[in-house]
Amino acid sequence: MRQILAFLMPGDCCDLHVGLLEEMDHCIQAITPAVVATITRVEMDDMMSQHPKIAKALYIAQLVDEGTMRAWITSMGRRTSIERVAHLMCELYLRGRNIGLPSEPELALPLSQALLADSLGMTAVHLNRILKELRLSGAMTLQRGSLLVRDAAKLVQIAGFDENYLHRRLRRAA
Amino acid sequence: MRQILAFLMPGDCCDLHVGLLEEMDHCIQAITPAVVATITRVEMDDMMSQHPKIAKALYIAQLVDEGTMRAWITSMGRRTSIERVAHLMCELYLRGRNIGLPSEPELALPLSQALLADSLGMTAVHLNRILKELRLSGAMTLQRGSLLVRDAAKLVQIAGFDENYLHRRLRRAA
DNA sequence: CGTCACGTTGAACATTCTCAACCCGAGTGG
DNA sequence: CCACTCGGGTTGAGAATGTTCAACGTGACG
Repeated sequence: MRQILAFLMPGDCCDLHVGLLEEMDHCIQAITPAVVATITRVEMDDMMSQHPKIAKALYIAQLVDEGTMRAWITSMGRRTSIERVAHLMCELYLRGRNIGLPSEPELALPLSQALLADSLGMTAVHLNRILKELRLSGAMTLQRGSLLVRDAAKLVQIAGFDENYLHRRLRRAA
Repeated sequence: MRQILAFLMPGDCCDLHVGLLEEMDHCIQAITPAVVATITRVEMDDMMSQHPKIAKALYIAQLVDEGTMRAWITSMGRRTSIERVAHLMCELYLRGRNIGLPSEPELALPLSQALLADSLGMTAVHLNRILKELRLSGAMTLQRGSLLVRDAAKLVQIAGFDENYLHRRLRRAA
């Protein structure tokens, strides 16, 4: 029984400064074929000090990650399972769009129900029933590795989704 | 119904780079009288660029915060309520000790059951029953604003606590 | 054609919430 | 000094939500 803590999409960074720590406190796994770039600590330090704009972009990315984790905690603590599932779907859909993944009519989401259940803190069996409920409600359908949003307004409403935490509107340069 | 996302103790930082964002995605509240230092973005930028060791310390602090959030997510998703409560108590106790708060025989923990419940994603009523269970088990007692760990080994065992994520052992300077 | 991973369903059970009552100690105003 | 109130804390009982276990379906692939 594992807990999945985040889903990374193309372009996402992870563990930028993790080299500073003695021991890892989590691990990372690819669930699709993936192209991975690694950056050494020295390169990282150089880049951060010589390119303030890159450094700034990385700070912002990290703030978004933190916001996402907070939203995840909120989901776990205060949303029913159907709200939680709907919320995650909203998030993944929006993040997918943000980075330009094709989302019409469907967004590819190569996640088994077991994976989703492990990220949402519920049983695969229960998730299955919730997905059925969402399907019957006409809000969305998840099958064969792709997410079809049928009624976005309804999905957002079920989820109580507020996209603010993804910080798509950024502060104008100071 | 709110979700509490973190507890800050004396010396903890929060929202270091939050000035980069257009809008806040959470808020912060003092639950005791507190001394708060604020740092402007300019001061922050100067400090980060002129004092690499401070910058490094801040990165590490942030990694610890992230580890803590991940542990929080794991608690929500994969621990029963008694494990969750015990885990939070272990964390708070250890963090309190780390920063030198007096912890013998009791650690001052000015948190009402309602606050704790809102941080643990459960009802105050249910939390109350769990606290009773922990009390009866002889592991710990929480009353009148202070935490008394009676049987640390038992508490750790109930919680399934592994302190690694707090990263008290840091990497030797590279 | 068998197997294997994944999805789907039913039924019994466990956990947690809700609602409602009551307790208690600390202030507060009469 | 007493009665009141108010913010916690505690407890019981029924209802809702989620889990477990076990069975069966279904498509891909060797």
